[in-house]
Amino acid sequence: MEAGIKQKLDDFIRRKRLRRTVQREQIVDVVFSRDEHFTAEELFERVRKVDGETSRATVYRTLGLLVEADLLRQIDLGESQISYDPNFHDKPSHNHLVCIDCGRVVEFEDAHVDIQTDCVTRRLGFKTVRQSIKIEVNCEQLRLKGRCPSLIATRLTGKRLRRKR
Amino acid sequence: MEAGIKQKLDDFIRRKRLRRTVQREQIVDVVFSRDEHFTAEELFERVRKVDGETSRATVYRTLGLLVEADLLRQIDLGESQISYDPNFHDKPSHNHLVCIDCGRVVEFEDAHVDIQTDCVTRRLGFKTVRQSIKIEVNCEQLRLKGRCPSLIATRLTGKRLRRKR
DNA sequence: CTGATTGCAAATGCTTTGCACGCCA
DNA sequence: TGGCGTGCAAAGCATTTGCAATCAG
Repeated sequence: MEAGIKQKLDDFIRRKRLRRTVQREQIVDVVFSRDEHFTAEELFERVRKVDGETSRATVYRTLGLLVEADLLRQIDLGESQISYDPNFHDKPSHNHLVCIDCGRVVEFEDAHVDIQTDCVTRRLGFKTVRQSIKIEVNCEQLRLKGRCPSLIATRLTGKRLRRKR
Repeated sequence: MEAGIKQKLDDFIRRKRLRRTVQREQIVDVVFSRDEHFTAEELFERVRKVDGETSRATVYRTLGLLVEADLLRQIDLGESQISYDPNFHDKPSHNHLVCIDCGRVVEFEDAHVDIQTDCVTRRLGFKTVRQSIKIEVNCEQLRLKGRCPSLIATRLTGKRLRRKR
C-alpha cells in the first residue's frame, strides 16, 4: 500500500479513535492491493480468500469508513450495485468513461474540463466541492473491426444493469 | 404537453406496437406536466391524486418505457432512489449541479464543457454517446448569509442519503 | 475494564416479477 | 379474439441494523 494512503488512514483512525482489528487491516490491504473498481460483493469475495471469517457486514461497514476518510469514492457506473474506486488518492480529480458495448471503464484526468466546469459553477453562484463526469461511449474498436476485445469477458460476468438503456 | 414530446411518444408507441391505456396516458400527463425531477414514489403519489387506482407496478413499468423512448432520463442525485428528469427532450445535453448544503438541484448547459469532454473521449479512441456531469457544490448564500433559503424545505423532506459523504 | 467491533440473522427499502383477470386493437 | 397491460402480492437484491459475544486499548 502506498505511503500516502497509510498516512491518511492513520490520521483518520487517530482522529476518530477507531480500533485496529484484523478484519479492517485485511480489508484495507485487499482494497488497495489493486487499482481496479470493485463492488462490495466483489471485495467480500476477495477478502474471503484471505480470511474465510470476515463477514459481509464488516466489509460494508469498513467501506463506509474508507469513504468517510476520503480514501475511497463511490462511483455510479449505472449498475444496481455501487462501485468503489480506490484511485482518488493518487488522482483526486479523475473521471470515468464507460463503454456501452463492452462495459470497460477508462479513467481520465483533464485540467481543461475541470477549469471549464468550475467556471460554470461559479457563474451560477456556487462553490465546487467535487464533480463526477461519466461519459458513456461506443468502442471504436467494435465499429472498425466488428468486435471489441473486452466484449466477451464482460458478457460472461453477466451483471444485471440497473436499467435498460 | 409539448408537441415534440407527443410526437416522439407516438412514434415510439407505433414502433413498439404498444397499446394506449388510461393508466399510461395519465402517467405520461403527470410526468410532463412539470419540469422537476422526481422519484418513482413521488410520481406514484402524484398519479394517485388523479386516479386512485393505478398501481405502483404500472408506474414503474411505464417509467421504463419512457426511458427506453428517450423521453425521460434516469439521473443519479446520490440518493437511494433513482431520480427521473423530464427535461432532456428540450435540453438534450444538460447537466446537474447539486448543493450539498440544501439539496437543491440546478440544471445547466454549456457548449464549452461538451466540446472539451468530447475531445477527451475521441483522444482516447471512443465515440461519445451520452455524458452526465454531476457537480456537488456549496451554496454561496449559506456561506455569506449563514443560511440558505432552500435549506429548511429540504430538511423537511428528510430523504435518506444512499451514502454518507 | 469499557466501549468499540464483529458476525449473524433479520429487517429495510426500492424495484421487479408471476399470475390471473381485463381490456385494447 | 388474441395477447398486451394491469393490479396484487410475493419475490429479489443490495445494503443496513439490532443484538449478544468478543476484543482492542
